[in-house]
Amino acid sequence: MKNKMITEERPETVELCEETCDKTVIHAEVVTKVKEKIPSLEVLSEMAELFKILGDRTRTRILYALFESEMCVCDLAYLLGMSQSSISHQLRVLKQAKLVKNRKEGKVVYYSLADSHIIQIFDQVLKHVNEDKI
Amino acid sequence: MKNKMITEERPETVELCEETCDKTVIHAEVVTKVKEKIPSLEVLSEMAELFKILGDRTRTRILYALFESEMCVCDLAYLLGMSQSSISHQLRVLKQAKLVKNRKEGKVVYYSLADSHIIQIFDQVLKHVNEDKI
DNA sequence: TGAACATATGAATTATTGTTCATATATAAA
DNA sequence: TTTATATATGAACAATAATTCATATGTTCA
Repeated sequence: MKNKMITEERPETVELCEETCDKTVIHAEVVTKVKEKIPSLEVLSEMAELFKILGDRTRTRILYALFESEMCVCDLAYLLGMSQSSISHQLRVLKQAKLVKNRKEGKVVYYSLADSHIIQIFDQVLKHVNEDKI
Repeated sequence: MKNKMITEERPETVELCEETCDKTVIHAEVVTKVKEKIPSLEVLSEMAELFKILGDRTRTRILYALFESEMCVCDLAYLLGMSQSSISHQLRVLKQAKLVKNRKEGKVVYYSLADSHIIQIFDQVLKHVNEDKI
């Protein structure tokens, strides 16, 4: 990204607004170019929504566990040292986000990953986290 | 609230706990195996922490914008249609997470991605989001 | 049928977080 | 110097969200 800021362009503050915007814009060209390139607000919102789902320790642990094996609620609660209720609540969130699916066998409900593709994201992030350590 | 261990009455229910655990475990082997394979709680917490940073629409938008070009606070505020204050606050969060860096030129502070590698994670998630649409 | 149990869920509680508002700081220009 | 501007930041507020508690649902088995 060889984006050199040309200082000669800086002094003139440019107003870009069409309607009732009162914000100062210093680099109109940059703003215009970036606006064209970035994903839509809707897409970015969905992305953030997915990140938010993954941004909870309990859910992250559940997903990693389910990547290793299908598990029932009870086992998950034991594995993570948490109450059955809290695990159930989080599984509900994960299911609504279509990240896990479940099947019922008698009293027991087994959960598994709905899409193991999510683990690729995890591993990418794991790599990023590990890079920071160096 | 009932946390009884019914080990004697239910042969298939296995007690794994060494100390003060009162949870029922149905599949001890699975739990043991998974426990060995998943990343440590510490690592998983760091991962969740990073996801949490990314799990906000404003921050996601900022990062995508900065991937396209270095930008100053004012331009970002204009681009995203948000107050300078809120952008500054979020840039602070992103900087503390080492996701962006900045440089000062006169009154203007330019922000850019600290590690463009983060975009790989974004694109992976973007793919996931788009898959859901089909 | 009724007791035991795995799971789900609504309500309450507590903690966290994003934005706004007001103001502080720093730099440049007049 | 004074004024204008770009950014940073603390406090307050509103909105979310994670966990616990109590209880409901549905299934198995005696």
